[in-house]
Amino acid sequence: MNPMTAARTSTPADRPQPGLRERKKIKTREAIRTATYALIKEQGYDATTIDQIAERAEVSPSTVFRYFPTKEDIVLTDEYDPVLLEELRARPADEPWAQSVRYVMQEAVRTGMEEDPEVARIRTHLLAQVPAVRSRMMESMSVTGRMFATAVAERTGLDPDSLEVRVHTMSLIGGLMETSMYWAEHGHEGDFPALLDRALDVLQNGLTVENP
Amino acid sequence: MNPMTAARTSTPADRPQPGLRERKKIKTREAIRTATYALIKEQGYDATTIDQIAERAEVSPSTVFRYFPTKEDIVLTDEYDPVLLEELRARPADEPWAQSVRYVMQEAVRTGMEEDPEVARIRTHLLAQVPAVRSRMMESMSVTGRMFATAVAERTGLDPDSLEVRVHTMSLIGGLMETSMYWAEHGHEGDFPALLDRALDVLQNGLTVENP
DNA sequence: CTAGGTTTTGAGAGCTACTCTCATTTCATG
DNA sequence: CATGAAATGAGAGTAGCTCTCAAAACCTAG
Repeated sequence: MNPMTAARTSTPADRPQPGLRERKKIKTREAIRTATYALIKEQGYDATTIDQIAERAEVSPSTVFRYFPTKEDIVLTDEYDPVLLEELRARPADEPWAQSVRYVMQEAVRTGMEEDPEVARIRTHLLAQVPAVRSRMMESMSVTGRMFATAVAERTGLDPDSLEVRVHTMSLIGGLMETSMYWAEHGHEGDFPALLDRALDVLQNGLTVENP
Repeated sequence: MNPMTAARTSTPADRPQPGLRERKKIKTREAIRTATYALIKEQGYDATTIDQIAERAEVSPSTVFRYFPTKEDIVLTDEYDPVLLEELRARPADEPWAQSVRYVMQEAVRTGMEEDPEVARIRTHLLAQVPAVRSRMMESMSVTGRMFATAVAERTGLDPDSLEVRVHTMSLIGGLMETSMYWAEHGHEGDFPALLDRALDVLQNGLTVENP
């Protein structure tokens, strides 16, 4: 998935080294990302230009665009979706769907934050502050959404392209985004996983009007 | 709101004429929009530049940006939110929230399509095809979402800024967007209001796995 | 109906994200 | 080490968008 907190700096699980060329590419990729995060921390997102990023990462501006299609992508790129999907599939088939989602999301968010809490914070912060980043995230999340749709379909036998499944997954995504923004807007106080739990409750049961 | 089908070409209900100056501004605004729709129809969205729009609308490029902050906004600008909010508030206080939403959305979509089905189609088409437009729409929809949050809060006594309310409204928005895209992707076949109904069912009751 | 102040407009310079092309460098392989 | 393939850099070009400033269009008194 793309849970906004999940850090994607390290490569999940790579075979040894497939040659100098490949290793260099990975290094460059990371150099660009690192440079970007540093500059953003110093000057903010908008004030940071591609040229600056290129300079600090010691590559040419062209190269930056060769590695990332847009500036926003440098901050949000995602190599985790397949992992998530696998985990979703690995859940027991008789577990209620909602619970599987809850488990997997929690897991993703948690490991993401453990790996690099700093990045998780910068990222959610950008999500809340920079519209362009938010938009891009939304796009990438909807790709994730389609993936969820596949999983939901497998489990329930519904058509992944049906309106129902699509609306369901998309509303899930929307709720997730909002949860991240909420967290960021409140200065990253409190436990993100706990917020996620509350959000998933709302998504499952609707707003509880009649309360305590 | 911003229901993607709602046409916003005509002014909802304007007091007479407040002077030549104001009337000209309205004309210019419409000229720009008309020019834009025409050009998009001829050449597609990306191929249409601001300069072309300016030329056809017989204004300078600067003026185009004075009227619309971004190119996407020319296609999606929205003057309906306040109306929607009013209608929401006008619903009987004892009507279940979900039903109020359903009614108001249906109404908005329906009148939008009656006013100008052509624009409704172009708009949903762009929504499905052009990422930038989709993003911008999402942004504007989340403003609408906040408005919904206010209404929900008034009705239920919940805090409009609470995570719960925010997640609820945002998931609604997400579902709506997906419905519009679905409609567009399927060549605008079928009744949009009917799709909306199905979507709202999912949002209220979740996915119905155990079926007929 | 004209003078003076306010808005709106146009012209144009400038910035930046992003694309494309082509020559050069860097790695891989036999 | 030679040959081919891939990655890089340099640079030109496009388009969206911002800003500034002077000219034009409108409004309002007198």
